[in-house]
Amino acid sequence: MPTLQDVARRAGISPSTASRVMNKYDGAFPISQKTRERVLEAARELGYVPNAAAQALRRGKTRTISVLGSSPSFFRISTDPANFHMAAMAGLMEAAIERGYHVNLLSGTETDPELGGAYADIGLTDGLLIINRDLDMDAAYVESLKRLDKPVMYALDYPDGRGFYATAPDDVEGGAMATRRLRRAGHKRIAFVRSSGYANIFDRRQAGWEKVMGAAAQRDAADLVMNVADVAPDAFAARGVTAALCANDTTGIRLHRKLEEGGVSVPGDVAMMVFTHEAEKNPTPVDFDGVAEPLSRIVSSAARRLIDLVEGRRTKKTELFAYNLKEGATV
Amino acid sequence: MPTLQDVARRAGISPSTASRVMNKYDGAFPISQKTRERVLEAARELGYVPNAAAQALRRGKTRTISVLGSSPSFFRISTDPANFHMAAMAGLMEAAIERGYHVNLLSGTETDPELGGAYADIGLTDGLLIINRDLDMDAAYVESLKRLDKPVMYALDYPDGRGFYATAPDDVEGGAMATRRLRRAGHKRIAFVRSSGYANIFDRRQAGWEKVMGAAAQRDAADLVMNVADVAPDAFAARGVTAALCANDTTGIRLHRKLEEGGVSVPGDVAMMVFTHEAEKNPTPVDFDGVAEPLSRIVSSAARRLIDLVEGRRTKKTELFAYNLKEGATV
DNA sequence: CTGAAAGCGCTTACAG
DNA sequence: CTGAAAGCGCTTACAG
Repeated sequence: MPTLQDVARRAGISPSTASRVMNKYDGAFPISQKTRERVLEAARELGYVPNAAAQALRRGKTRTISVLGSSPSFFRISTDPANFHMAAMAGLMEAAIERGYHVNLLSGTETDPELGGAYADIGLTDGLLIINRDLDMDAAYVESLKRLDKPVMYALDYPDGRGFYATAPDDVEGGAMATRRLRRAGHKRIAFVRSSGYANIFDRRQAGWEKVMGAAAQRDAADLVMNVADVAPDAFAARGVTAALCANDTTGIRLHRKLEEGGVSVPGDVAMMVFTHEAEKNPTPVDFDGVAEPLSRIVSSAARRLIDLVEGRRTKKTELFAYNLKEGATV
Repeated sequence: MPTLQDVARRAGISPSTASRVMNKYDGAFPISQKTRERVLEAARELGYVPNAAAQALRRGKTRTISVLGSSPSFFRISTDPANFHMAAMAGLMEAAIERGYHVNLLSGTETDPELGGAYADIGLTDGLLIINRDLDMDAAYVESLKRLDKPVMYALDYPDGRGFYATAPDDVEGGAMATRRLRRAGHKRIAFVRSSGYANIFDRRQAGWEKVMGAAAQRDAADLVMNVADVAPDAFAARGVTAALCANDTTGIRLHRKLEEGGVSVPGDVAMMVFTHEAEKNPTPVDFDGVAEPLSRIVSSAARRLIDLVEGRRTKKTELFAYNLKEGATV
């Protein structure tokens, strides 16, 4: 590959000046028209392409942001319609195109056990966008991000109180919203059903439920907060529970299946609401009532704010988006 | 950010050795266990992260491949279900995850008019995957790729006879297959309907049609080959044409609308087939009969073969995939 | 088993 | 208006 040296030589000029031409450098003094043209012509003739790695090393910038999914398999994108990734990618690329940034999808291993589980590879990039990562899984990883001298933006999930930038749905308010909906439908004893993992997110959603449930949530927590893995179909009737708020759609699907298999009818015996996301079509096999996060808009704003940080602009620490109430067939 | 220098200093060792430890270097001589541990500990304590740009500059490798869509707006991914991008991304990421490569989505401007329309930016990457780019649009661009000393793989479309690597559907055979299908349904005079742009692809598809049509294609070309922009609804009856093969689904949609508006019934008066792609659901508003390219598998294989080239393995120049016959409601 | 030194290809502060 | 020189942070061939 021809280098800038080669271009300079052919143009009969120094590399410094050649660099200024190629970078449309706008210094104190202009570059003479003749020099400019000679350099551009040499570049054309040689098919010169700047070495991006050298530029990145020298400038400390790449005009690329990287995206880390919840796990490497996050990017095993499904061809299912109305899929989570689709909405996330759409929001992401909208922002990237608008700002002229490339996007690096990190698909390999990005932590190194020998370094104590700390981050090992975020690729060649100016900033890191972390989408929906289960933060309970790798505390060492989250710690290591604080040391990164590149901006980090969390989207959807984020570690509370650690001072990271975050763009997320308002989970507490979402939990309250869903619980109020069930209250309005006449339910008094409403369970909060979660699963292992994503404790960080699920705690916030549960906090919203607690807010609306008031004293009952405290008093009857042992009865009302359930892990979907342990719950038996008759647990609801036994505890006088007539409705369930599920911490995400997977939890909802599992509960729904258990209830069906146990002969419990939804919504006849038990009403259900789930946390889910906006998409063209219902992303679950069941048409749940629920609260839906505006996924595309969240990811898009997250990327835009990350780029703001990369370019030295200020942006608020946390941006929260409201959930939308979604009507289905389970309340 | 701490550098390798800092790690070496803290470990009381030279940068060379520190580098060998971090890279799990497996040279002629092993590294002493004590040295190894001291380096790793220093790295952990400092939160050392290698500078990817420096590594890339030095190694000449990034473990990243870049993807160029048909235009920057290629990556304005739609949230429509069963969408083209979804299938392409799915195939792409399958290969990338399998091989441990990051993927760089090029979203900005990638040609520079001052350099005569030649390529200006493919980002930090080891190889370039070009998906479905309309090659008629920018010949200078295609030329400039030949000078790149990084491997280039075309997917879906490719410039014929220029010696580029390509992974694509067998357009000639696809055209023949669709034409045979119409023949079997009893049609004798079958039009080939195309539009401006993508001349490269459409020529191949037309060649397949010509093969099956035989002498009629030559003789009646003026009557039978149409541009959808010019075609009038009554043109078919006037020319005794009872079927149309459309060069892609957009062309099909436009023709279908024109016929409908002109009171021509499909398939009653005119049968239609289109070139389209496999997806979960019919990607067009009309349920066309057609030949569908296996999009995910093509892109996945293209990415895999590109990575083979990056890593110095040989792979064949052109890989062609068969179209699948797709039943609809228009023949 | 480990270190000193060169060099990957740029950009920019400094000097003229 | 232009050039010489330093340095970004690594890796590796060479020497010991």
